[in-house]
Amino acid sequence: MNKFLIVIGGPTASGKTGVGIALAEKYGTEIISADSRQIYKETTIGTAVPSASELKKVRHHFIQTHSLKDYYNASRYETDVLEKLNILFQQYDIVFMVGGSGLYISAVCSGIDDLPVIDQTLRAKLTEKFREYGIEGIKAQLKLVDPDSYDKIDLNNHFRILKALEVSIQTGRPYSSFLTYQTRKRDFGIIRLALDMNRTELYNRINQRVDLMIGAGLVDEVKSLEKYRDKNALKSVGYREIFSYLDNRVSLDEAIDLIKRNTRKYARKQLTWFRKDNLYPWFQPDETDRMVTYIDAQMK
RNA sequence: GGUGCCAUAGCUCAGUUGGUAGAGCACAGGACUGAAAAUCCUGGUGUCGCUGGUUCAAUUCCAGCUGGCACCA
Repeated sequence: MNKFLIVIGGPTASGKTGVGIALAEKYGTEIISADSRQIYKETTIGTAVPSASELKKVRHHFIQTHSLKDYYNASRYETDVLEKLNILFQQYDIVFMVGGSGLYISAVCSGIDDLPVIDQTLRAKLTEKFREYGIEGIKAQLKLVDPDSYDKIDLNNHFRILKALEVSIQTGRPYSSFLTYQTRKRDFGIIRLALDMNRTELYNRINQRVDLMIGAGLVDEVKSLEKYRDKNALKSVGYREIFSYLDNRVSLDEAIDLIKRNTRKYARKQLTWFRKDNLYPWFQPDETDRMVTYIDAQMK
């Protein structure tokens, strides 16, 4: 194997962007962003996309390439990235993938089973049923259409139940029958590493970054997106809290504190994701020399 | 200066008719194959202000002290 995808993961605000650019410059290659929110065109400030000067240093892919008006998910990301890698590997032996969206990274590295595209009106109907009858109502229906999923799925989690229901109902086949859990073989090597730092420092960086976002005009950005507020892309940290402020549900200061708090929670959740996967060795963001040593050793 | 009230987890507070205490948030850990910055689960981290007294036993009752708040001077 002579082609390598080098994955740089880690929590938000841990310095992935800077490290990715430094390493991509060193190896003379390009970066695939693995960020489920920076992929959207319409959002900039709240998603902390790399700056124009950063983007000029190294070519990035999947940054602000899709509209939040269009439905997107991890499976489409897998397909799109593999296609892009095919092209990039004609020119480069090494390509970097940098980002904090664990499921998206996993879809590219290990694959994700194929599922039919779901009719959005069916999803809306099932969501309505959940609102009306609560979790018990959709649980009962799942038990009928897909008992295997009923036994396996976290039955407190309505998203999981709704997913299984919509697939089962639309196809007439149980959701569980689509899942093989087989790791897909890739024709390139994968080298993973993750960034972390002292927790207090990480939280300070998060707090500072939120203040910078507010200073950069996050409130105006959110205001301008009012008409899309029901889209998935805007159910993100930073957007939902500002909408709540614009609705007069909280003060601006409260909204800012909430964004900081929810970003901290998000960072912890990301750490959990990368930790469970023992394939990620951990690095401080300033240890680029050690990362290079590790990458070179892995490629041999 | 006097009187009254308050002092319990990082914060806001509840509670124990005397048997060393529990909620929310914060914080920490985890799950997660198509909404994933989503969604869901788990965990109480404590010199109950200090010093004495009463009691088999005090965070709880009593006294004093310290700090805070309110009112009266």
